[in-house]
Amino acid sequence: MTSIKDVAKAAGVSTATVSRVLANNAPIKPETRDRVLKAIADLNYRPNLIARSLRVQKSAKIGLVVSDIRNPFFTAIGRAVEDAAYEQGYSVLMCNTDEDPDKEELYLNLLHDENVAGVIFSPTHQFNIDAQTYNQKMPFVIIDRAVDSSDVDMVLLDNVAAAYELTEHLINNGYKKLAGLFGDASTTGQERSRGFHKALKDHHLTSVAAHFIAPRIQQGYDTSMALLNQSNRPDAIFTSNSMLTAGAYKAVRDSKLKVPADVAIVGFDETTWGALVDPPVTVIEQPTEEIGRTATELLFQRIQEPSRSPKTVILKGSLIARGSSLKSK
Amino acid sequence: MTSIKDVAKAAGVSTATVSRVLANNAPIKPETRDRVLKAIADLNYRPNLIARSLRVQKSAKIGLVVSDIRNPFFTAIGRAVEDAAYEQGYSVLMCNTDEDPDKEELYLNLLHDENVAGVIFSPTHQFNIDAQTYNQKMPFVIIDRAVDSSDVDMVLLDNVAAAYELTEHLINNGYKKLAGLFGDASTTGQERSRGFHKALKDHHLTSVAAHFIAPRIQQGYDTSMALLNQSNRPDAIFTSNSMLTAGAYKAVRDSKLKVPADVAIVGFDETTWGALVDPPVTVIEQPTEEIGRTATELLFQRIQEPSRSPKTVILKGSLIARGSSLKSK
DNA sequence: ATGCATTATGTAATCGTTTACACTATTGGC
DNA sequence: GCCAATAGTGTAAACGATTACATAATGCAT
Repeated sequence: MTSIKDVAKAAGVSTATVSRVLANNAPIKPETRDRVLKAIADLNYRPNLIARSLRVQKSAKIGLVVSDIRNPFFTAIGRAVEDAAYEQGYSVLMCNTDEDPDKEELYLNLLHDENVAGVIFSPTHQFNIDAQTYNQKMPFVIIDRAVDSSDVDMVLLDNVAAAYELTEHLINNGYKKLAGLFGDASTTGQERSRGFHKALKDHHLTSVAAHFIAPRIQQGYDTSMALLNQSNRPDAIFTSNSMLTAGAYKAVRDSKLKVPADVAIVGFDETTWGALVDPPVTVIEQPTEEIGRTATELLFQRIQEPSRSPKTVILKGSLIARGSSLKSK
Repeated sequence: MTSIKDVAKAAGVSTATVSRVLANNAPIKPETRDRVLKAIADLNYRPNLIARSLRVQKSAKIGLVVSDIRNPFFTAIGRAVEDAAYEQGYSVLMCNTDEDPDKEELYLNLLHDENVAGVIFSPTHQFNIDAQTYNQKMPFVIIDRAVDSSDVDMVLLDNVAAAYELTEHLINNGYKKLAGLFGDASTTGQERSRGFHKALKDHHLTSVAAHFIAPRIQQGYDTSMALLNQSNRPDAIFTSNSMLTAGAYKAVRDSKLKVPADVAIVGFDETTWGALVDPPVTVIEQPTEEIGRTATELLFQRIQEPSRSPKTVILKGSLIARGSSLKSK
């Protein structure tokens, strides 16, 4: 492995000089610079990032910690973060927590040990943020799920408003017996539940049912099945994430009921399949690109100015009304 | 930041001794070990991985380089690799190439510079493997896409056989005018095309059309649309990946044609939506869990024994026959 | 010419580990 | 009881960069 020493020798200079032309932060005689550059090219030298990181105690990497990489929402975020980071010359380490606090802690520690410049993550429900101590260790920004602290940068969706809009859309389309399925793994489920109930209340309705369950297709299916078989069958199912939407959709199909005539289905997040099924499903689309990009920018800001006062950015979802909730059709 | 020196001081031993109890690879007097362990706990010390990595010239990380993290196939692989690596105490760096050779090279270099123990990746079409020199730099195993070299570990699907089976399934169900849509970004498309044509030939048929296109939903849609509007309309569309499947499905829907009565659709990879649409789509499911796991194991084997002769593992896909290809229904 | 700022470069310490080597103390075989 | 092996520990040299400090050479104003 060729090191800075080899380059220095080949160019007839000291390692300090080589380092300086690399960093480009000190005056160098053009003639010397050329010799060094030539040596670098000749030897096909690339600086050892590990050594650099050890010395300067940081690196051009950021961490991204999410609960499930298979959730299209998070992969979309991942892409956005990666693209934004790439533009700044940073690379991204993606980690899966599986909603497991142990894994979460492990990866956070790992990232810290890797000297990442910062981390973007969506915490599990149990995550106990001690922003004070945490921010000292490394800068970070929270996405998707709120934490109970104002001392940290966050990028969130206005979940209450989005859920309100989605619920009102159902009501405006003539649905009256709404059931809600909410993820129990994060604060988003709770907030969306709030918006759901608020809209009902404002329209003088009450929900037929509201369940907090694990955000998995199977759970969505099972719960929906139970709902559809009960005496007071809902005429619309509101789901708080795409896993539950898929489960609910499947349940309605298997019950030989018609969407949207017998029961409407609405949910969150635009997916490949949402527009493909018949009828396509009405959703609140989250601005994933913007969320990822904003989070990355916020992180870079904090890296540069660690004491900057924390910001919370709240973005709006947009309703995509489709066949699954249009009774008249 | 507390270092090994602090621990050594606190325990009244040398740094070498601390390092030895950490590595657990040398005889230590139990009493000393306890003192060190206590000091570690008291100081809440965690070894600096960067420094370790610099010293031993490797790390407990592996790289995973894929073309698009949003493709469900790759995310599934990602999860499998991560789980397998996690069991061995390794963590995974995921990288996106976007089918861009420049990005590919950049990330491969980055991973190399990060002292990863090895990398698992699916190369772009243009990737020029010089296995000799490459393997020297770091161990790696190829997945999904074959490269033209026998000097490297690979985990592949038997694409020809899978495509053959899928095609024959169409033929057996009475379809005669088959069109094929193949991804142009990798060798898989070509191999699946071979299986497709071989099956046709064996049954004395010829394809209505066969196109190599970019593996994106939009491309699949556009090409399918053209196909469906031509005079000699196919009665079945064979797609070589899930992006194309989605595009084709949408095109048929928008053409007001019926699946599978007017035209059948088959493809590769099990997705959330494949079973959800009506009719659900017939696919070859790839054993993603096994692919990821096998690749990881192969990689660990090579890390341990770099000179071991390369292995190619070929796995079988399994046909999931569903409504999209059952004419009689 | 003199002094001072600035340019251009080298020397060596440093980041936090691991590990080759050296050394002493203990053990077991005879 | 002696010797060789082994247990148990410390010293110091790496790993490959960055950078504070020192030094030499140059430019410029006086």
